Amino acid sequence: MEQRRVPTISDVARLAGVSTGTVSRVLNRRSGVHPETRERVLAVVERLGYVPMAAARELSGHTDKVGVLVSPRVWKYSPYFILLFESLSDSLWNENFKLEEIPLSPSGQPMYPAEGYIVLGAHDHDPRLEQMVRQHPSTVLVGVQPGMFWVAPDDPGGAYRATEHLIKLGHREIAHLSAAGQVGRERFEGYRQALEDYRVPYRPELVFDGAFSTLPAYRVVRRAWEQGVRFSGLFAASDEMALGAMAALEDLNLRIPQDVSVVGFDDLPDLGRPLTTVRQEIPEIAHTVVRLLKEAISRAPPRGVRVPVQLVVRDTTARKR
Amino acid sequence: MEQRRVPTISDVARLAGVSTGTVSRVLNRRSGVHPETRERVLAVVERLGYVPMAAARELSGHTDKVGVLVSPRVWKYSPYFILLFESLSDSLWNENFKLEEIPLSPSGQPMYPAEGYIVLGAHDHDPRLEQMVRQHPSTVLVGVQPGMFWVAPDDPGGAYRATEHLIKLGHREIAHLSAAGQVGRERFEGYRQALEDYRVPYRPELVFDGAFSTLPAYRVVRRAWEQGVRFSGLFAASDEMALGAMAALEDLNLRIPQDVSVVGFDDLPDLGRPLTTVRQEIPEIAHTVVRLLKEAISRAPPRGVRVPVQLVVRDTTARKR
DNA sequence: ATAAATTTTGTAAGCGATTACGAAAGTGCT
DNA sequence: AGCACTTTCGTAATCGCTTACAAAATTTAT
Repeated sequence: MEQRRVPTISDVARLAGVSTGTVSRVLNRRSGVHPETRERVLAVVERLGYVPMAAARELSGHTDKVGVLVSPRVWKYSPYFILLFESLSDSLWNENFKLEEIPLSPSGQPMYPAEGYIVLGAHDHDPRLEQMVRQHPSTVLVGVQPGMFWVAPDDPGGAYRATEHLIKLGHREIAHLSAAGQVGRERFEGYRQALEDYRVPYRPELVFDGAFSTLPAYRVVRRAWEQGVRFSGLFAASDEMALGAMAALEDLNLRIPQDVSVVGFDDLPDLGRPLTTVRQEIPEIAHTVVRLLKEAISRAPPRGVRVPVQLVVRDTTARKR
Repeated sequence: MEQRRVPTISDVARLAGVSTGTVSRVLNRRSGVHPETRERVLAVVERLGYVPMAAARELSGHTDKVGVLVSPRVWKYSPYFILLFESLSDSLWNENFKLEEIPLSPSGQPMYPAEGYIVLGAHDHDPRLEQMVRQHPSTVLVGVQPGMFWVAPDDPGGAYRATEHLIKLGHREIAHLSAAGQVGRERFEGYRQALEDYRVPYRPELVFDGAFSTLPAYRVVRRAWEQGVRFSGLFAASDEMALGAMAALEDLNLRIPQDVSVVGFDDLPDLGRPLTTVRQEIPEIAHTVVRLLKEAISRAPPRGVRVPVQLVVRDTTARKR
């Protein structure tokens, strides 16, 4: 079981009839290479399946690494997180970067250095963040954070459109499963705004805390209904909460969407049911993060970007009867 | 904000008045270094806070990397997985290895090379596993897998002791929350065996499928109880299912442990309630994995190790009334 | 056609570690 | 004291890649 030797830059150079310097220049997209030789080199690279060895590049002063810092541990449990992580990994790979999760030292510093950093889950004010960003300017946050590079989905807009969709279907009693934290707040705001714009009275007793997870959502919805709280539409601030709510409604012998229409948020895959929801383009978010990261690395002034979301109507919403 | 220069091996050598070769030998625990100079070198290393640069080591033929391969994605959502991952990371760090998750190519091969591999979540028969292990002999599995290096908690034993505990408290109707898969089966077997040894009749209608997660556990327990199924003790094959079950019992106005005693499995932290459970020593599992990994790297014959677990009695179990 | 300017390419010196090889120093024996 | 070992250590080649610099090839100007 011989480990087939991995091709090196010299192999490419020899095969293409050029020097290693030239190959390197081609690979690093530097100018001053004749287009024709560039083609020739790229052809050989392709044929050999040559991939530059990361360690060697790093040794000569080029880090490939982009570090992900994950703030509250609990975030890691969520499918959304995992999807985003993988999407980031892909996008970075295309830019010749490698993504790696970097643990934080007790002082809140990344344990080892990287070319740039991406911070996930640091919504709301984390005191260590400021310091972090001062010391590592090439940092991009996922979540709104003025004064820094940040990327966030259009949470208020998405929530607005979800609620609007229910209103336009004739619903007036629209419950909302919310949760603590910045994301929860922003989605709540969108819900609230839509009600206001369409002159649907806002009723605080229709807003429940589902803690962004299935079981709490199930319990709070079921208990409310059992206590006589009624609604014909429900907008959950996450697909997982929508799942919990739907299970509760089902156990109460209510049909979806005939008795209650349900809208989620995120559009997670493999939910086991065609849920009307607000779709986050995770790959686009990832792509945007990478774009900003490159800006950050080149020391451009910080800016934030909202990534649009879109309503996907599927089988869990219907006109009110 | 000047990036302070990181000390290199030459710095250490110069300060200690020896050559780089000697420093390297000291660091790699090779023989043939005078104990006195060893001390001197180590002192300088300590003083400078010198850490060998991974890229340079790798370039000269030494990978630091140990790859984690995660089989079914869904595993990643679980707190248990995350705890184990972090624990592995720590243990490896102490042995000068770095842990990295390695994606699998479509053919089931790790995307980049590492010194050794740890496979998580590949219980039951995955056809790609065999090939993987044939090609990469320095692989350790978490989960029982004869013919390879593997490490697994003593699932049957733990389940046995959990059930035994309930029996000794006088319970005779002991429900069990189980789940599909090898781990679920082994824990079920322990439950079954304890019943048999203590001459408690086994009643299939007391065994529920909780899919290793809270909401399904909640629903199945609640529904069973509502349909008249009765039990005074419940052994859940995971803490998360125990949590779901407890929520259900609570919503049914049953008190724990007065009306029903509940035992979990895993002993996850931050459960919000002092649960009687079977404790898995995750750090010990991690440590064992690393030990076997080193054996595997040195081409020792494969073997498997069961890591003992222990029953932790807390507030959710009581003598039957 | 020749010189000058410009574009393209090759050469070789690092980057920070490991390690084979051989030199130096220390030991024990006659 | 001289010789043969053994232990300890320094030297320098090596890993794969980048890049400053110089050399060669090509184009432009005169």
